[in-house]
Amino acid sequence: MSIESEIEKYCFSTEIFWDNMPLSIYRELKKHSSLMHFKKNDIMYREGTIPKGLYIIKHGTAKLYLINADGKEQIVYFLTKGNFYGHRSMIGNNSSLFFITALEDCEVEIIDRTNFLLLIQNSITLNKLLLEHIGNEYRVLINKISFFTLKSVNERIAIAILFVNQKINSLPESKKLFYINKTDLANFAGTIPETLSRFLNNLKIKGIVDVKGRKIIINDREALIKMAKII
Amino acid sequence: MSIESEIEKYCFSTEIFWDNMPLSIYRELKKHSSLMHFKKNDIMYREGTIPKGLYIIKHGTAKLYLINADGKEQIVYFLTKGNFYGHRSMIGNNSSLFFITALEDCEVEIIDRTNFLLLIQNSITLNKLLLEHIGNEYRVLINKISFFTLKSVNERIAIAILFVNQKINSLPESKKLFYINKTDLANFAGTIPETLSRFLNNLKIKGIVDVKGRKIIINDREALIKMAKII
DNA sequence: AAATAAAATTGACTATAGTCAATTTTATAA
DNA sequence: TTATAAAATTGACTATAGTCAATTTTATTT
Repeated sequence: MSIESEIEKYCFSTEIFWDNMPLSIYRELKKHSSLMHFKKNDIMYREGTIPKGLYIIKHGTAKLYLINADGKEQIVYFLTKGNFYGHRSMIGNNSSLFFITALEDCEVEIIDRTNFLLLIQNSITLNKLLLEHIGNEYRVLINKISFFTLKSVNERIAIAILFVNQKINSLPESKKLFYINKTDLANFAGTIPETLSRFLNNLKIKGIVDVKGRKIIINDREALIKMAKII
Repeated sequence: MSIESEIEKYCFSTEIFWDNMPLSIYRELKKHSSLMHFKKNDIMYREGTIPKGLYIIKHGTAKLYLINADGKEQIVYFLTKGNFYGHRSMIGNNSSLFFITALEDCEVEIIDRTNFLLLIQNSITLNKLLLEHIGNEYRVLINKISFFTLKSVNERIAIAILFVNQKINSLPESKKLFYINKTDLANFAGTIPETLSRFLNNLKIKGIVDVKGRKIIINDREALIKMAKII
C-alpha cells in the first residue's frame, strides 16, 4: 500500500458522493435549504443534538470530536468543504454522539430534515449513495480503532505528521485542508502537546524535520514513514 | 442513562433489521443461499477478503478483530445469531478490514453476492434497512473510540466485566452471547491478561466479585458501576 | 501597538500499565 | 485417562508516556 492511501484511511472524501448525485436529486435537496455562518472556535454541532437537517460544509474546516465525563476530548477526524453531518442521526432517529467545532470560519448549508427524509423515502439512488458513504465512514472508524489500539504513540505521531503534510503542506493554498495547531495535532494523534513537542524536538535533532511555528517541514520523509511503521 | 443501555453501546442488535424485513424480500434473499460450518477457533473471515455474499450467523458466536503488522490483535465486538457481515464490502466494492474467528462452533448462511447486490438495486426497503443498520454499526464504533481513547484501563475493565455479566451471566442459557475466556476479555477491554488478572484479584479482595474459573460473579454491582464511571 | 490570553516548550518527576519469566491451573486431544 | 497444550496467575522489573509547574513564544483582542 502507498503512503498516500495509508493517510487516506484516516479521512474520507465526499467528492464521489456529490459527483454521482443526479442533478434532479440535488435540486430537490436544495429546494428547502438555508445557510449558517460560524466563527472560528464556534461549536457547530453538539453531542445530544437532534439534527434539524442535513448540514453541508460549504466553506471552512472543522474538527469532529468526542468528550468524556471529565471533559477530556478526542478528535476523530476533520471535516472540510463538501463533508456533511446529521444524516446518520436523521436516518436512525437518534441524537449526535459527537461535537463539531470550527477550526476556521465556516459556512454551513442546511437541507431541511423533512425534505431530506422524504427524498430518502422515494429515491433509491439517494439511498444507495448514502449507503456507500456511511460504509466509508465506518471504514474510517475501523481504521481509527486500529490506529488507537494497535499503534504506539510514536507511530501515531509520525502518521499524524505525515497526514498533516499530505493534507496541508504539499497542496496549493486552495486545496489545503486546514492549519492545525499543535494541541489539536497531538490530540488527533491520541497524545498530549508535551509528548508531541518532545517527539518533534527529537526529529529536529536527527534532521528529519524542521519546525517553523505551526509549520512542520519534512526533510526525511522515508525516515518518518519508517517510524510510522506503515507500508 | 441506564447501565443497561450503556452496555448496549458496545454491541448492536440485528433483531430490528430482521423483524422489519418484509417476507417477500427475505424469501428473495434466501433463494440463492448456502450453509457453512465452522469449528471453534476457525477463522471465518479474513482481512483482505472480497466477500462472496452476505454472511449471516445462524448459530454460534464469533469475535470481530483487527490485526496490525506485528500480529497484535484488537477485538472490536462480538457477533452472534442474526448478525451478518460482508454487506459493507459488497456495497462499497472493497475488501475486509477485519478478521472474524469462531468462539464456538458456528453455522453461517451465505446469501449469494449477485443476488444480494441485485436486490439492493431494486428494493428501497432493503436499502433503508441497511442504511439504518450501518448507521448503528457506525455508532458502535464511535462509542468504541470513546471507550479506548477517553477511558482508563480500570474503567474499561469494569465496563468489560459488566458487559460480559449483562450478556452472559444474567441471561438464560439460550440467550447467552458466549463464554469468553480471560485473554479475549482482556483484549476486548483493551489491555493484557496480566492486568485483568490483577484487577480481578483486587476486586476479589474488596468483595466486589467472585471468580470461579471463567465465571465472574458480581457481588457489588454498584461498586463496579462506580469504577466504570458510567451513568 | 500594547495588553491579554492562549499555545508551545522544557524540566523534573511518577504512575500506569506494560514486559518477561516462572508456576499453576484449566482445557483439549491422543 | 493421560499427555500435551493453552490459559491464567503471580512476582519482579521498567519503559512509556503521562502529570505538574514554570517559562517562553505566539495569537488575539482592545
